[in-house]
Amino acid sequence: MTSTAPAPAPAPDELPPTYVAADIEAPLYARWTEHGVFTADADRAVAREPFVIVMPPPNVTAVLHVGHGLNNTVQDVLIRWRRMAGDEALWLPGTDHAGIATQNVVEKALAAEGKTRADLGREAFVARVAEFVERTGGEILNQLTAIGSSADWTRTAYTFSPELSRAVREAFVRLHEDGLVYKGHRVIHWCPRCGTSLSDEEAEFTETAGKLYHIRYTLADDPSQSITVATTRPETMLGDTAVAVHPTDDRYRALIGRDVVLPINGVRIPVVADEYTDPAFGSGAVKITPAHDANDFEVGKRHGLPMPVVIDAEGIVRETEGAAGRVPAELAGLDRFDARKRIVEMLEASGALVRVEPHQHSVRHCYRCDTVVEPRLSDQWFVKMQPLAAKALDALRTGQLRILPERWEAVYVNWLEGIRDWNISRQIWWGHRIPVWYCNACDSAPIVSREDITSCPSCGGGVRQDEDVLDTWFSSWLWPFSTLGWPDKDAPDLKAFYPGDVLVTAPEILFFWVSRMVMSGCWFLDRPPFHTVYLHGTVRDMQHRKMSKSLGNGIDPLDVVQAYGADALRWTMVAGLGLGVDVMLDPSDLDASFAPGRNFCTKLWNISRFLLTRVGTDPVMSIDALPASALTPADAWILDRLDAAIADCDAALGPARPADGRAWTEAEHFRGLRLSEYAEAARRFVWNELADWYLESAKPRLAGSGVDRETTRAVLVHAFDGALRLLHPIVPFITETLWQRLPQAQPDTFLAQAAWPRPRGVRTGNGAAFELAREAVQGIRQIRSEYNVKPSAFVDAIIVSQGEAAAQFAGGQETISTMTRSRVTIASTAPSGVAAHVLMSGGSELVIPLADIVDLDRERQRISLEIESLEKPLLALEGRLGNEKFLAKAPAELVDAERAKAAEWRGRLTGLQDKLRSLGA
RNA sequence: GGGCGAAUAGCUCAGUUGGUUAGAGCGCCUGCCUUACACGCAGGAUGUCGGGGGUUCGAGUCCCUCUUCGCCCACCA
Repeated sequence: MTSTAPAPAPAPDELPPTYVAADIEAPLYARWTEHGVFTADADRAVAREPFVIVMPPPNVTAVLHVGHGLNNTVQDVLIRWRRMAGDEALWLPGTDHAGIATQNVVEKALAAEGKTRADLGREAFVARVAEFVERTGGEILNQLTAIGSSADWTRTAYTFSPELSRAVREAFVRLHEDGLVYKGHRVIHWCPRCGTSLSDEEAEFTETAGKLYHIRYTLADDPSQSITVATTRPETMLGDTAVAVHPTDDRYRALIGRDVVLPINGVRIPVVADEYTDPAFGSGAVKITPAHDANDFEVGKRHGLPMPVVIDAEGIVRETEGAAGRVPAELAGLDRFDARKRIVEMLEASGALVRVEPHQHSVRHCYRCDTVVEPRLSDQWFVKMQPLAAKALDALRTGQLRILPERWEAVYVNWLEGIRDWNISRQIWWGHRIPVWYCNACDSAPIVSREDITSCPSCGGGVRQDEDVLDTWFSSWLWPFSTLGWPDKDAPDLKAFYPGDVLVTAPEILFFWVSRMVMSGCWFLDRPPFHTVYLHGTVRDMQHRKMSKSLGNGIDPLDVVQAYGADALRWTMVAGLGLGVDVMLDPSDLDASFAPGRNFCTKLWNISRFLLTRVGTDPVMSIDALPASALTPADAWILDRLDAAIADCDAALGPARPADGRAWTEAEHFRGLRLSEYAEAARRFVWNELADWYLESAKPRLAGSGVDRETTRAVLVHAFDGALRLLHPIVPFITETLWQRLPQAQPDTFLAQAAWPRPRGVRTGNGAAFELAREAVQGIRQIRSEYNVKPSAFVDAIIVSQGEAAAQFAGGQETISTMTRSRVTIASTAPSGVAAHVLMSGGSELVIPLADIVDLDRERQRISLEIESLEKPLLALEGRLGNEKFLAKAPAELVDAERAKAAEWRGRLTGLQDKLRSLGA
């Protein structure tokens, strides 16, 4: 199409030439929140499907790091996607009071003032922590807004708020009523630095190069005989109350029942037979310290052994409970590791130390302060987990719950099947006080109560509350419903938004938190709190090390936001995010990691600038109102591509929930949440299809006038609008900004609330014809480039084609010309003379006479190379087609397709060979 | 000790149930400041899909085995 009409005056360019993220992001976020764009409505969730994500609550003491960035970007992508898709989307944010972690932070601050928590006393200390949290606790949530997190801040929750504390107490009391909470006397993990017991999960293994000490214990009644035990912790020998050997071990059978004397403290202890002993390990005899080793405790119980405690709560060796006469004066008061050294010296001096060998083993450390955990006998409250775990396992088995990536399901099952009771007592001050009271006057059982009590219900005497607080995770595991108003069954949020949909987190807290939330949800509300657990990877540096403060290899997301924009940060997170795959970032080269995202945003910005100048802001026709006859192949093509992009994005992201609303089917189970595929599909559409091809081909049409110009405007705006919608969940700031500049934009109408695009599903016009034009363009460009034709020079290009294809090329003639700076003609036979040749699909040929430029040798070489690269696969293909077994066994459609392909290739090869001969090879 | 995962272009990774001449981004090479964009455009090079064996008409994809790396679990005295 040509036009002699003057180009309309371009609309004023309203966008600055350069995209500066910092200029638009913060003000835009403020507008979103002012208009309540992120606020969910329980009433609306009746007519619309609710879609709920609860944010893994960061510790109140945390500052935003790149791991939070990843975690929250993923959640935000999903929640924005569903919000646009028409769901009543609730992303519920909040923080965790983080008992031990927060107490540690405040204790450190106190230490700087030369004080301890004991100096303040319990009440003042708790007040001090509360004040600290009040002052700094919201910081991380504020930081989340900088990366665009569209959480519902009107519902921000806190695990230690009065509301959530009520839920905690209800859960404790109810589990007690159900017989699942009990007080146990046993060896637990103890952190001497934090001064509290820990759960199994909180005592993390660290591989350690230790030593195995072999120590000789002589028989009490015959000093010439002895038995050698092996231990990695010689200091615990002060608390030994037996030596155990295997009942079938002939070496020691005669010693069973006799006494040996402990070196150093001279205490007599028996040799007992117990199957716990592994005859193959060490000497086959094991010292038994029931108060300082969980296994020894079991042995001690079986044999009715005393259980003296020789290491106190601070990790100091001392005669504690039942240990009179066991700790010599010169050892008393020593730190456990100093005591170890000293004891080894003493053993060596007395000749009791047989030998020391290096020993690789795992030692448990406190997950909060990394201190070596001391097993210690004490009274603690426990939750009996097996009945809870059974329900959680059931949720997975019935498909009410799925975990992505799939492999974690096995880990989840394995952990739940071997679950052990959960120690929920913590001997710290910052946390939910255990709702148990003891009577000072009578012997009544501990009183477990929803309400605080001041007197004993049985005798009216005074009461005292249990000193301990609950494990932080005992409040976190209620998060998916305590935040919605539970235990009030009629709370509107609980009714509207439970159960939720997706939980997004890192695998590290699968046991700490995720499994326990499933258990609590199943137990208290009979439904798992979400149907999908999405476990994303870890952010690492280029050496694949976790980013951490101590390694100094971290990246501050706020630095990235400032330098590249929140959208760039998000783009990098999402585009690089294969399912469950770690994200590698280079802290020493932020550009390498984040420039691609910024560049992508700039690309969108510039497309928009093009639109503003060439399309303007005048209203465009609805895409459905355009007469089919007005659509050119390019229009049809880009509309088809948009449909395909939408379908690709949907397929990568969804399904959002099980089709039947309750349980995943086999076919659905591991589908969806492929964020990187979604990002790539959307990127490819807007950049490689819309900008590179449609927009370029549209330039001459936009310079024209009339129906064709209007059609082009409508299609271009529609396609870009679709692209912005598809991209919004990933790069919300730039897309929202640009979307509001599109023709027909309404004030205070937000892309964040606009509809997710749907495929039109109809094919109008001949998109395939544009594919032919693209092929011709690529062919001409290739020749131009290979022959170093000056960009400014025009070339002639003859498309040799017949029939239908010739007509299609004719339709694209002008497009091909303008996109390649060439004069395109269509001919039915190839012209003679020196020329470069490109064979196109369907037997058409591109001939570019370049009398002055074409170098015959070079052209021969080019064609030879192409022949070469075609011959091998063609031979393989024809071999396959000549194989009877292939023909017999392969699906018929495949065989047909392969035949057609072989014919096409063979034709092309023949053509190339002819061409080569005609060039005199 | 048990279990799981990964190994594909120089780097980071895609590659769905086995079936296009194995792809993307970054990087690299060549040519371009073509009035939306040099944070860009056009063209180009690059792979024994970790080694070996097997199943199959057909294997990057399934099975076995070896090597290297990573993760999880465990009552490693």
